[in-house]
Amino acid sequence: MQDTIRTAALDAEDQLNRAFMALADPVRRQILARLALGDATVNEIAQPFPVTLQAISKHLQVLEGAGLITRSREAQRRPCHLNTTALGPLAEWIENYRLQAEERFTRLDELLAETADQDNPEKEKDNEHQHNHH
Amino acid sequence: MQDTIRTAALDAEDQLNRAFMALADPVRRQILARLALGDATVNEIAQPFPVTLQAISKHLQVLEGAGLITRSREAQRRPCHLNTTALGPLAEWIENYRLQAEERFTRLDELLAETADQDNPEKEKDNEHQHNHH
DNA sequence: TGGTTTATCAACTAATGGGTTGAGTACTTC
DNA sequence: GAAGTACTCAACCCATTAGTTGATAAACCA
Repeated sequence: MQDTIRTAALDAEDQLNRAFMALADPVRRQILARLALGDATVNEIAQPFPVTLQAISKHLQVLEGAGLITRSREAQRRPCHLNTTALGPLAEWIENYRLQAEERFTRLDELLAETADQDNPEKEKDNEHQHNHH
Repeated sequence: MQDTIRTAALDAEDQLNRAFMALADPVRRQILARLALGDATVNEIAQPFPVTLQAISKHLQVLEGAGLITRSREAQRRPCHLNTTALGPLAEWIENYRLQAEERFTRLDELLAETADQDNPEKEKDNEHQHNHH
């Protein structure tokens, strides 16, 4: 039970690791850019790059392992398809931190407003303050 | 001139590389989680981790190189501060792909709706390149 | 001054990542 | 079956990375 939870959590962590790692390589980001225009085979993907087909094949395995692409069969060809849903957790993670920072500001706002209310109740909230805390 | 443009573009690419790479490590993500609660010194950051202070120091250098944190001086201490603005380009990059995928769908929808109105007898030509969607 | 705290630098090791070449698999076509 | 096409697997090379220990710098305290 807790094992499943723990392993699930670890798997989620691992997926984040793999996805961020996969995106850290410019070649792989270019591959995703290509796939954003439509599905493509390994040869089609490899064509513009100055590296061997095998290198691209490895990159595709990394992207697949990160869940960023899926691959099907079509005779000898292995068409690759961009899986944008895998970007969800990444966007979520990033936005979480951006919002967390926002929350810290708003919480500070609330605190300031609250202490201000004690002196000055029924005052309308005007936000848009600059906060400098170091 | 063009050199500056080109190098600027390369620098932006490089910043994406570094930021994604920095986030690919769970220790560094935990460090950011800690800093989201407030600024902290190197010792404070290192305390919960089962690695040496030097290892954490290196991680902080990586995070600083990626622009994800900033560091000031305070006597002997080097308080670290989370820089959430550096997450902007990452979120932008990711959302770009998510929106691009959305656009493809809506554009496809429009195309289908358009061709559905006018009966289009033209058959799909067999060109060697991409024509894959599901 | 000498000693303590805080953090970094330097050198090394072990593991990983991106790249290569060469052989092997799977499917199609002749 | 033989040959061609599309890709993957396996072994290796080289650069980088995460970690270590040990020494050093820099600011404070006594």
